[in-house]
Amino acid sequence: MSEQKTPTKREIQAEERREQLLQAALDLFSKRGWDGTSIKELADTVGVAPGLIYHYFESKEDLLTKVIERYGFIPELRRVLIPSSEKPTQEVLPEIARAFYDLLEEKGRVICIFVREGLVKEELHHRWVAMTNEACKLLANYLDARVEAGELRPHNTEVTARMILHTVVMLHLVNAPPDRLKDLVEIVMNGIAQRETENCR
Amino acid sequence: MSEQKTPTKREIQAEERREQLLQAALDLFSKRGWDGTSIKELADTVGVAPGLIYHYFESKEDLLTKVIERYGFIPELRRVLIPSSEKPTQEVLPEIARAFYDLLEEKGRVICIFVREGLVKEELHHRWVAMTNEACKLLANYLDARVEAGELRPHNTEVTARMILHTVVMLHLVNAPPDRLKDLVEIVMNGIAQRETENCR
Amino acid sequence: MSEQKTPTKREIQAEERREQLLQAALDLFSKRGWDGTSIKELADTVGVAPGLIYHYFESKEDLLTKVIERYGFIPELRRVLIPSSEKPTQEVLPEIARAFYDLLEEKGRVICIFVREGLVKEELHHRWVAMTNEACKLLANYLDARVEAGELRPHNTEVTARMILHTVVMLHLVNAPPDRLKDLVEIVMNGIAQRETENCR
Amino acid sequence: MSEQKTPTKREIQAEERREQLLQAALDLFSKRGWDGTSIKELADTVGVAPGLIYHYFESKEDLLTKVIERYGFIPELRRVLIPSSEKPTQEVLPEIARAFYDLLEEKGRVICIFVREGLVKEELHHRWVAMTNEACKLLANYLDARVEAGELRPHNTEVTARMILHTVVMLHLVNAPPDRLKDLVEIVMNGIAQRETENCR
DNA sequence: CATGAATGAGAGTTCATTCAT
DNA sequence: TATGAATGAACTCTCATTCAT
Repeated sequence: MSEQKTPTKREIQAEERREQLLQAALDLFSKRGWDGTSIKELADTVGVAPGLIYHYFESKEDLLTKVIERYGFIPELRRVLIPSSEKPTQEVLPEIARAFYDLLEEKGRVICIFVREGLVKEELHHRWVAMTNEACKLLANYLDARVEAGELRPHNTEVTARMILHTVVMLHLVNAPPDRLKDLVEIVMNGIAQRETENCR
Repeated sequence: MSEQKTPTKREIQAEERREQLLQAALDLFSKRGWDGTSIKELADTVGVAPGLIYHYFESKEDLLTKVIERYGFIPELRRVLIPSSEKPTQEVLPEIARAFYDLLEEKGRVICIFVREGLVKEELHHRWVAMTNEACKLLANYLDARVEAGELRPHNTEVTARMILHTVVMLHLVNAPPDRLKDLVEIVMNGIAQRETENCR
Repeated sequence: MSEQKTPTKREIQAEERREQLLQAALDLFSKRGWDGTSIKELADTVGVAPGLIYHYFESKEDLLTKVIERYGFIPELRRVLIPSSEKPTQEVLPEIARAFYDLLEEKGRVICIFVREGLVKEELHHRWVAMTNEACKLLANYLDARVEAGELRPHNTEVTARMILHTVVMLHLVNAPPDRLKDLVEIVMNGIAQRETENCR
Repeated sequence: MSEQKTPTKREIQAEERREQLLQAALDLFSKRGWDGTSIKELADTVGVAPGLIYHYFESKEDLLTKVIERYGFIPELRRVLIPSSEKPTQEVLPEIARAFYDLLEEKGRVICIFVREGLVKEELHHRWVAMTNEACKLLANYLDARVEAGELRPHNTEVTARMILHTVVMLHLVNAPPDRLKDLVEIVMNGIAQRETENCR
């Protein structure tokens, strides 16, 4: 029943075409927006007849959903944001910042689409918020572990998580070079206040 | 020529109508997006004929520009982000965070439009980046002054500025309640690392 | 408030255009059917742009409804089928048959549309059945009056009404010449059985 | 050549498939109309690929023709409408009315299609008219025989035939229950006029 | 015999925009 | 200033039909 049927050559080709369409849609949607992209434009890009798109997707709306699902990155997000709880923050945070930055780089186009359409479509907005929340929660969990381990002082770790992740996102959106990341981590770790540590000397 | 003529009644009415149209456009554009809003919809909302809109604005594109200009908030941004350089950070930063958060609250609709269309229209994107850069620069300037005053330790103030502002933006986009703001400031000030200060005792 | 505003010239022209569109739609729908008629075809017939049709009607479906309403003929039906109850059948029935036949002639096109689309659209089917029922009822009422007056023998007048009206309809659908109508009336009146009346002489 | 080859298993299967397609087409065409039914819909209903339909039928148009031919009912019509000329009208007419009514019941779907498409396609219209004419002629022939036999008085038998058949058709279209049929026959036989027969007593 | 990917024409509909009134 | 009839291009989507597999 549930045995993995070897797909026929035709099925493979069909799958390739679907992939091709999703890829082109990802490209165009991120460049011109979803409303700004016409089915004909997409068809021309791929080099097929407009009608064919409706063989693979129910509607333009459906295509948007499928693009977001196909190029979503929740698994990657989890991989990046679940570090070993034992590793010290000094080592982990720069890695996370960088890995997250790179993930944004790679997933920039879906994110564009996600943000843009999320501003207008209720359901996508919900998904977007849910995703950011999960991301923050994951990082906060790690930070909590480090607090427990005595490396970090007790504090509102969720805000810290947001601070790190959101800043990385914004740095990325603004095309800031990734070398700022280590400053970011350093500031988060040590704060910006002049320490009265000197005084004790 | 440029003398301030007392506007005639007709001119006043015209100005009111323009205002009315801009207001409705702001509303609709932020709710449904620019492409998602039709001229007829706008006309119906205001209760005028579609043709009339073209007496006040050159095109739908022009209308978008005018909305962004009319409801832009660079002056408010400056007011909020240029505190007295002498006031201590402890006092100023919470105020800034809160004022900035409230500004976003008030200007939420233009920002939606700005972000959404900025993702697709080159020119708006530039304006958006320029604005965020200026905002960060302003805050960084204040921080620099406090470093000079010895209140803050020397560090990459621009990153700090981004961290604060971006996080506030994101907290707002995610509808997080404003009570997180004071945690934010506290963390930025003191960092999250466990201090070895104790040791000097 | 409810005073009859003299319509402006523009309003008159608009009304003429609407009429023109309905007329053309009646023509085309009856000739090619509703699905068989394209909006472009209709527009070309009238000599306007396709888009204009949607200025006057909500959709192609709406246009169908409006055509049927505009060219419906329930009032005429009533006029034709409510004869003076005092007049004798011999005089009235031929008149009715003829007037009804002529009405069909004049309203042939709506009827075509009505029948055709009624076979496929629930709601139109209901309206059609209701109309035929009313027509039969009206004629049956008259016949009842004549039974009461002693001119006709007691019988199922509703069946007689149906017999007359339906036969006229069918004769018309089949393009039978109207001279058959008097035979029809004669048969209904006297039946076809050989009378044994002669015998009593 | 024309010898009756025992059909191979494949041929039998093919025939079954053709039958299956015709059956489904009959169903769908009568429910949604010919234009309202898509090849894909038909294919889905039967559970085959759209392309297969073109192995069995030349085109959608051809399919319509084949449906009408396959489910036509001229033979049944003849069987029903050619009673023994010797049998008396009193016995035969009720039988005919009922048998004809039942035939309509059974053949309702083809008739729907026939009527609907006949209103729009010249050729089908001709066939429809021809069929009704033949039916009327057949019944008229029987009536003529009964006139000759002295059971019926001389009259325009063709009109009587139309009257009976058309009324039955219409009763059927309007979903009137079949108990009206005997009233119909009775009226046709005896007329509705008050007889002066009494007088001769 | 059977599939379903692919086509391309054309469907209904929307919409920014113009312009006579 | 204001109207809304009119345009025409572009849009999404459907569908009969073909054909390589």
